Amino acid sequence: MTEYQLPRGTQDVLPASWRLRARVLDAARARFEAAGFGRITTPTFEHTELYHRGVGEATDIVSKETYTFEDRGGRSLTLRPEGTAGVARAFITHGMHRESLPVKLWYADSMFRYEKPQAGRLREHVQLGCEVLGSELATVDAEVITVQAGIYRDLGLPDLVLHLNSVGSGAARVAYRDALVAYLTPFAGELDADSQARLASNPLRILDSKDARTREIVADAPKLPEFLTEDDRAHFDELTALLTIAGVEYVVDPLLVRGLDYYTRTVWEFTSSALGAQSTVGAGGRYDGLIEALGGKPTPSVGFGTGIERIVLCLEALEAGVPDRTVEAYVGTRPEAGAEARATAFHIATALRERGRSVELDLAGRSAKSQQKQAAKLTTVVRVLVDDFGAEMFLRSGFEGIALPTVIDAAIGQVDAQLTAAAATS
RNA sequence: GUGGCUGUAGCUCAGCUGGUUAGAGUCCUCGGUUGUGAUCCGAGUUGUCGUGGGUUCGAGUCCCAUCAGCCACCCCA
Repeated sequence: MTEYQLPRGTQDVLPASWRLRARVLDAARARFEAAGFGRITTPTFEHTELYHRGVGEATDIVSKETYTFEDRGGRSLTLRPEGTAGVARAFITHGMHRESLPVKLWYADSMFRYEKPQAGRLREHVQLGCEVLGSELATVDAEVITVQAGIYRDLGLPDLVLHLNSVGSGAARVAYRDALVAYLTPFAGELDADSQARLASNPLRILDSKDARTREIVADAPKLPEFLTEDDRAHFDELTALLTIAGVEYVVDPLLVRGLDYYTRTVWEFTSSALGAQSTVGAGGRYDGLIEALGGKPTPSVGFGTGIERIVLCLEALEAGVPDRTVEAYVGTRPEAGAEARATAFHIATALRERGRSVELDLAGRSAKSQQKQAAKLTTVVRVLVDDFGAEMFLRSGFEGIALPTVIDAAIGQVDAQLTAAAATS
């Protein structure tokens, strides 16, 4: 019967799943607002060139995972594969370098990558993240990481580990890259196939290869930290000291390199053991050269992105069997009762909602017993049952129905008062 | 992109070596028991066995293709 399947790697987000998503978005918004970030939305697609220049031709994301198409006007456009390039472009487009720097922006939008799907890896996924543009202070790195850690902490994500490293600024990276290539070239034949290819295109990525022999070789390779300049090192040391002040635990991982070309100095990654191979929950880094590379003024910046679906996966692992939705009151009608009783029930339900109560009204014409079951499932505080002779209110703990006043406003008031009393004791 | 596993009612799954009208639990609906609900008992609805070909007298069960999901790699959020 499935005439139409979902396109590969896409999903419908149903109400049960939205409960957790909404919680993630709320936590993020609260943390970003507390830190003075403003929200930004950039287009879902940009000129293809932006991503080639911004993210990097050699990266997998751009070279083999983009959704690129030509529109009816012959322009080459690409669905957003990551968040930073678009925000950087907007920064330039709107001349934000004239504002008081740094500019602090956050977003929550769909990203599109043509990948082979797996749990926690979709072709369209929603990423929330932020960018701070226009300051090279380590304080900014620390603030951004602390906000990210705070979101996870508020959500109660278990067993997250923050991996932290510095890949150095431009000159240091070039020097290290040359040293690494010089060291690895004699071993070229022993490296795994992917790493051999990267020797020319992106040698730093060889550092985090999972191939056993490659790892052995890498173990004796020149170490990136030894190539950092004094300034790089001081920047990193300041960052780690600030994280300690904020109470954010981290692990320095000298082999951590990120897949996007634009990173300089600080790079990091939060991983969770609840996620299998797609263990990265969120990651970020500093990109001091990006804005300039895109034609703006030199603007040192930092940001991170984190996948909502992966966070939700972690949360689901945490809480199974929690009810989909709950409501304070359930208002039903005895099925044999007439239209007048239904009108009374409707009146009570809508009036309670006006008072800010969450109320479910029987819309299915169920039996009285079934309505009680429904009410129990929704974990209501009170259940109201209306028939032609009046309305009764049932408390969760009591056996006996409490007759409500026949004057409807009084009945509503009594239910409302009961809900207030219940809220006070819980 | 590479390698592997899987695809049967809304959900979780059983269907042995191919053989008459395709099953269980759960969920949902109705009824009974119980001074609400839960529990317990009874009844009922839902499936073109992912899709398309092929082999066969006959296929959910074998073969091929295809689509989708999952696992590892790759990559990444």
